Amino acid sequence: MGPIAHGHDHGGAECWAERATETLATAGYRRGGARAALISLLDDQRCALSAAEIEDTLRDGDGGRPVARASIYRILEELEALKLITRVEVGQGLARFEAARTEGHHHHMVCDACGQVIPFEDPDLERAIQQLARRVEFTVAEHDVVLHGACAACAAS
Amino acid sequence: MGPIAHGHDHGGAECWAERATETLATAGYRRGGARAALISLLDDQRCALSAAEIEDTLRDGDGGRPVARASIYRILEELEALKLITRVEVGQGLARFEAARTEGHHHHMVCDACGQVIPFEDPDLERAIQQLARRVEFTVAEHDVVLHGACAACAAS
DNA sequence: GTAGGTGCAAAGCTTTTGCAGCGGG
DNA sequence: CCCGCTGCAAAAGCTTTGCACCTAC
Repeated sequence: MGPIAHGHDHGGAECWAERATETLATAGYRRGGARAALISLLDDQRCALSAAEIEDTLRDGDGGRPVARASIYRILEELEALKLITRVEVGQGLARFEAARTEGHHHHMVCDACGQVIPFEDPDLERAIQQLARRVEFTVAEHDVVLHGACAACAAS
Repeated sequence: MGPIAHGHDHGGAECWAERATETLATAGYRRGGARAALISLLDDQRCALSAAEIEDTLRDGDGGRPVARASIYRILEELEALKLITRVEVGQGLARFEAARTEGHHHHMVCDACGQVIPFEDPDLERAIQQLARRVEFTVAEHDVVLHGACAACAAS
């Protein structure tokens, strides 16, 4: 595949993929095709993907480079340990993963009818959680808010 | 922690186990030993239990009556469908369940070091979620907030 | 050349499903 | 009596681990 196959417009902010690659290098990791493909894919996404979706997209997608399931999980594990991605538990034993960008922190609404995952942001909610984190005797590292219910389409039917 | 007597004080509120039993009867379910034992156990708990914990406690605990794993999951599924219990996803493909009491709605802090689950309440957080639910084009039925991090003991070490 | 990355296959884990038997109404 | 609740065991996910080969450095 081409050296810079996927064109990103790096307006002014450094893209996440770059930061991830640097962080990995600093942490002593070498470069590898599978990891590069996975990082590139995650960088293109607007919302969380499941491991299965990642595998399918890498196999069938354009920048397509088949990556073994084991490698996917191993790489996701590394990225999560370095806090480069966030794990989102959406229920039914399914986990989803997404790039941990500095901007655009968000949470998810999961339609229990069709399984669709919709991201949303809410400053008030974030504020409430931060104030809460200060009050409790517990060191909060991450927080996860999942709203279950029905999306517009499923609620109508 | 505040010693909120977990004894069944039917002061003014009906206990959860009673309501659960009634709801099940109304829904056309018959009574059964396994289900009764499970409801009794859940009624005694202050916080969410995993399926494995439920199985172990029912086998070894005092009101002990061994219940097959399959029955546990089936019963939990029924109770969840009737909204008598709430499923809490804490990560690593593990689910926890707890009685859905009308009072004492709360969320959870999960220690990623020792796995401990600590409940907490926060009116501000609830308010933020309710206002959010009004704004979005999504019918919110449930919401789940999970704080990951380190408990006081694990943070110290 | 060496240490680490990757793929394949097999195991591990929680959870679900099928079927025979017990028990409530 | 009949229907549904239970238990046992086997299967079905998703995820992890072992081992051999390949690649970056």
